[in-house]
Amino acid sequence: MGTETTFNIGVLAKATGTKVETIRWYERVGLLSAPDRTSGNYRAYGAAHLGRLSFIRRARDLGFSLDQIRTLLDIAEQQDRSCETVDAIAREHLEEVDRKIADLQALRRELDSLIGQCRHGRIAECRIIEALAPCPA
Amino acid sequence: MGTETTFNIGVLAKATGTKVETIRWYERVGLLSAPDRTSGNYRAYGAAHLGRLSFIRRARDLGFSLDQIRTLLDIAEQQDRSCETVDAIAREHLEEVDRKIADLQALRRELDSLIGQCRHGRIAECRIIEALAPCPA
DNA sequence: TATGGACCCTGTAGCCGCCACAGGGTCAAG
DNA sequence: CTTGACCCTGTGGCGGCTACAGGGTCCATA
Repeated sequence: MGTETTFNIGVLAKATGTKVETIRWYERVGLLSAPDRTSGNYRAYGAAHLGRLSFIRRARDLGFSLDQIRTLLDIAEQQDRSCETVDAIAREHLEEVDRKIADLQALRRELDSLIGQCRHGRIAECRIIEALAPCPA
Repeated sequence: MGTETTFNIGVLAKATGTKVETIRWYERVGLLSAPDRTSGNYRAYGAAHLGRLSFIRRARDLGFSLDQIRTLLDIAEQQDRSCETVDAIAREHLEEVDRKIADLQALRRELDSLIGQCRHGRIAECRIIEALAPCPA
């Protein structure tokens, strides 16, 4: 019963919706531990890797940086530690997302008014170009 | 009267709120034309460069990519061309911004509910970690 | 006139989060 | 035994800069 089912990188890639190169890259930057190799030097992954990579991908989808994910994974392994830090990381990230949304909305308003001014004439009198230009030359 | 006032890269940088390295980089990637040089091989900028760089910076602030800006600048020089393309670029960019906002808002909702579940206990029962993990192991 | 410090030059390498090769090796099916 | 799908390592690229290192230039001051 010491034999666990293992699978190749391609299988892991498909199962998690990750590109093969990305998995190898996660390994290089220390997010995913280096798996055992087969006799032919192929990476042999197990269930633990699948779980970990799924975690990583889900967190990436939620916009966490690889650094944040590294921290989350570290913490996740210390089962009896308080989860304050996890909460803090998530809150910090939420604030960042809120800032980004606000920035984009401000930008959106500016863009919108820019476009609203276009009279579809010639460049010489294009309001968009004018608005971008420094001073009414 | 053939003498125009020129200035060094540092002056241009300050005037436009751009880093010196960034200006040199814009030159390398062909956004800003290479200026004349002084006898000591210093870049000597004029009013035209100032205008162009201001345009670039303003467009960057509005989130246009350097490629888009390149196109806008090209078009801006053809004074008697219709400004449809300009309008199209701006609209396309607006749509992209809208998509980004929507994505971030969806993400924000997910994050928020994640955080709302945290009971500040131990990692072993942390809802955030659980939510990120693939299956309730 | 010498010197110090502020500026400028080129070139290269790094950031993030991958993606896309090139140039090989491995493995299983037919 | 060949074909073709997979795997390996290593390198370079994307956007949009930023940050050096290792020099040159310029101008004011002592």
